[in-house]
Amino acid sequence: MSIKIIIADDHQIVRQGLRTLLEKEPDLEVVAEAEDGRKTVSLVEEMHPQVVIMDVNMPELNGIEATRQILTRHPGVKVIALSMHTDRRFVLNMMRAGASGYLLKDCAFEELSQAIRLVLANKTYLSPGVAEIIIQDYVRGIPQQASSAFSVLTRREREVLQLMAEGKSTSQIAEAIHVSVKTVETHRQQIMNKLGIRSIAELTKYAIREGLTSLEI
Amino acid sequence: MSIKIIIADDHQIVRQGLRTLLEKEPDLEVVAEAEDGRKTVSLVEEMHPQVVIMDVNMPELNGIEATRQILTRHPGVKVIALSMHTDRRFVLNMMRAGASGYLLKDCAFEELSQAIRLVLANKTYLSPGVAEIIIQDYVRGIPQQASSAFSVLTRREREVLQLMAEGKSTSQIAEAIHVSVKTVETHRQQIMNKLGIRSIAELTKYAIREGLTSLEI
DNA sequence: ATAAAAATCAGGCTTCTCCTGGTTGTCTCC
DNA sequence: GGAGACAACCAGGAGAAGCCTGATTTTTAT
Repeated sequence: MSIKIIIADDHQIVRQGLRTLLEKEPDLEVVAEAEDGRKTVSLVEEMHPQVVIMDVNMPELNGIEATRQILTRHPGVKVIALSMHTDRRFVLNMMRAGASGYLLKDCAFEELSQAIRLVLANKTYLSPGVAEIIIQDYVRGIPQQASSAFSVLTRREREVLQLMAEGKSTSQIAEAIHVSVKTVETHRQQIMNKLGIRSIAELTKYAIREGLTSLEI
Repeated sequence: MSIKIIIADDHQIVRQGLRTLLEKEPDLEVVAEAEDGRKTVSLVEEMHPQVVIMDVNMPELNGIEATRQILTRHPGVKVIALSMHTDRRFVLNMMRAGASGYLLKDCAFEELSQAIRLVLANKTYLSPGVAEIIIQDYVRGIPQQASSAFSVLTRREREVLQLMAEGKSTSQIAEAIHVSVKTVETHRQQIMNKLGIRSIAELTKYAIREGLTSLEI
């Protein structure tokens, strides 16, 4: 039986390219594609893949949060992060979220293929550049508790923060996560209280620094 | 004879994916790949392709500058921009540099394939989202010159934008620059209209990119 | 089992936003 | 030197969004 894979990336042409590459390997099967984190989570529920290739930066729900949610419910699924950045924050948070591998988009396809085999054998695969970062941090004795959004804010709060930082209005957020406007308002207040921030502009900057959103509009 | 294509993108796996997709079409041939703008320019000299698929954001020499250089020497080459962003500045500058098409990475491969045929017939292809932007700017009468904050916005507007991006409320801004709240509101609307932006979060990101504010809170 | 934390929502008041409109001063261009 | 364009300023008013308080249910942790 072939290995079932879901591809999550916000760019369709990248997904198509990856799919074509993956399907050249006879034992790999791409069973679904997702363009954002939320979609990825629900597709995992539905399709039960063994592996998820996950872009780190996605709209709606980022790859880190999506990974966390997927692994809470399906601890057996192997998530391989595929990212443009070697930003230590992304790497750290992604691995904390339970990813089995972290590859840079600037890698050869052969590396991805190899990574899939490795994670299925319960090993961890890191791109060379990424491994370096982790080792550097380790030898430098950098305190491994980035006391950030990921420790202060709850899951839901991070979700709401991301959507806010993407420019969504309260009602749009309410619609996106299927709760009432009032709930979103409460979350926002809670976030602002916890962070001691009082404006959307500063929240946005915070979210950018924490990697919850990017500078792109 | 097949159509000779060069792929320029700084991520190897994206290049490989594109190549695989393109080579499924019997009349297309990828003769080279480049990981930055400088390499792309020299590869065009060497390989004489008909088409260059060009990522906009690349290290060393960005896609815009590379396009300009290629077309100065080889006006017949068709450059198709492939970008993650719908940022109007990129679109505008890329088209000014002489690109024959502008596609979003979030497009289907079929779109790229179609775009290649079109540009070879001396037509221009724009992704729907991109075309919208240009039309929006046009109907709004936005001055069609490199729309950076320093040419589009007035001095007062930049001032207000900066204060907004620093987290100030409308009334705080009014107080700071000694005008009425109503005036600040008008400025804000004017800014949003000019930039085609509809939320404080996105305004903040814009201001950061333009250097009007920093990421620090 | 029990307490704490997270997630959900509502009422009612305040504030902000959005749209349309207007005035004044300055500049350029012919 | 007058017309037109633009910048900077301001207002009214409807509707949307925000803020504060308080409350219930679900989940998690001990």
